[in-house]
Amino acid sequence: MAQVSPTFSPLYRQIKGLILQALESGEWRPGQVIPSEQEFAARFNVSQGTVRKAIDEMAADNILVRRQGRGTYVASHTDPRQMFRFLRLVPESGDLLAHPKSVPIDCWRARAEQEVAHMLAIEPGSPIIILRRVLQFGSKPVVVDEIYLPEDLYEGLNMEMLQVWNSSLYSLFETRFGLRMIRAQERIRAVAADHSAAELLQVNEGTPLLSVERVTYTYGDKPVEWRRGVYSTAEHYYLNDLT
Amino acid sequence: MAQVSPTFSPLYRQIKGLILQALESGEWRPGQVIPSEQEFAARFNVSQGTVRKAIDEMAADNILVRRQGRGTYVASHTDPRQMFRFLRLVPESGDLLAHPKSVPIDCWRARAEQEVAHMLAIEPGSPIIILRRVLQFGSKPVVVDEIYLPEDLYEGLNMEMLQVWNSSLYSLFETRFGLRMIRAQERIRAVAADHSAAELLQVNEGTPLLSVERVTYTYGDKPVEWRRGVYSTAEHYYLNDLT
DNA sequence: GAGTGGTCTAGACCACACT
DNA sequence: GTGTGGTCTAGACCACTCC
Repeated sequence: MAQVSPTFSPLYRQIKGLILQALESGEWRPGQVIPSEQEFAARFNVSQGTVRKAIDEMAADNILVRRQGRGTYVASHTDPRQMFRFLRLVPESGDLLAHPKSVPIDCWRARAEQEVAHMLAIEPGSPIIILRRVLQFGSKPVVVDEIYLPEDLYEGLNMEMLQVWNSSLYSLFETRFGLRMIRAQERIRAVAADHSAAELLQVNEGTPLLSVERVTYTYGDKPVEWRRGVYSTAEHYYLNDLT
Repeated sequence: MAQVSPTFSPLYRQIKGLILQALESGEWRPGQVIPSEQEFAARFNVSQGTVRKAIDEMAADNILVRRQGRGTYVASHTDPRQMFRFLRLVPESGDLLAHPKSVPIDCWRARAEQEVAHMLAIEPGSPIIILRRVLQFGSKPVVVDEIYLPEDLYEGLNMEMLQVWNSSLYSLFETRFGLRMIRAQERIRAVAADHSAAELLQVNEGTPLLSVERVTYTYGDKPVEWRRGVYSTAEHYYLNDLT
């Protein structure tokens, strides 16, 4: 009996779905090896080539990382190369190696306003955590972020935790709360620096800044973070490859 | 005798190179079908699977477009869905269908300054064409672009041509000069509207705007266009997917 | 029905990493 | 050496488009 058109999904996509489920359920942690293609082929009763195609897609999605001769790994924001994977800001000087440093400012509990709730796909009034921080390149403050998190996913997050952690936020979220950020979407506008942003970024009030709003998604396109950053573009620019 | 490591390139990549060469030489024009996988396999004396992998990569690169049951086509900026492929600006109203309209302002010959020459990888002082235009969504001016083109690639480009053409610039460049834009890179900053931009965009002088500089590349990563646009983000935003 | 791309299989061999 | 992913092949069948 043939599959009907609207429901049809090739075998390798079904395999992809099964592996995604296993990832979601935490069968392997970020940074760990997953079973070999042969093992999956045996487990799911398909050929190695079919498993390969499923894994190929997940590697293209940055969910898995292939390493020839070693195996296939669960992508992790703990990996130095992945740490600022979503940050597109680059210094004019071209120093691509210079990693920024995250400096927390404050962190408090609140209830979701209309807009935040909409972006996070939660009910207005739901408990959230709001977190402000500055990103520094060297000693220069370049970004001020205000970050909105649904509280139930980040229970126990507080200033001490942020101050102790001297790496990227996403690596903290992954390590401490088991959250794996898969993709994100940014909306960029130009705005004038308000008093607070001007002070933190050490620029004049009214200076044009990039406003970057980002929704970050985990498995199943579930939003788990919304943030709004203002970027100073005096000595840095936002770099985007179009393909 | 085995290939030495630094020179090694898998067969499917060599095939990709050969097909790219053929594309570059104009063996098939944009929008046309290319030979079937079987035909390529015979032509290059490899299996169909190897050709498939080469074409898969080119489809991922947006150089070719696969259409099941019909064949594989050379991607074209004449295709309505590809016309504003590199434009990331979206109306707040969410009307994703509303295609913008390009209105030429002026167009003149000049010699390349240092920066333009560097971006276009040509000698400073080389002849270039400079072109200004406004992009309108509905009747609203939203983008002012200043576009720098190496003259030898765009011989005969003039205002009349631009005024007659009521479609995207890239479709004009493709149709009239045989140029196929493959990829682009944008550098985005926030700037204050100067007198000229303010007037054209109908905003106050000093209004924060997005400054978007774009280098566009054809086959072989050869730059063939540099442009700088200022975007009004009062009713539109720049949308970027991070993966 | 003929031709195209899309999926799936099975098996061989290569390149690489660890031990 | 053993095991992993990476490449290449050959053949079968499916899904879609067009005649």
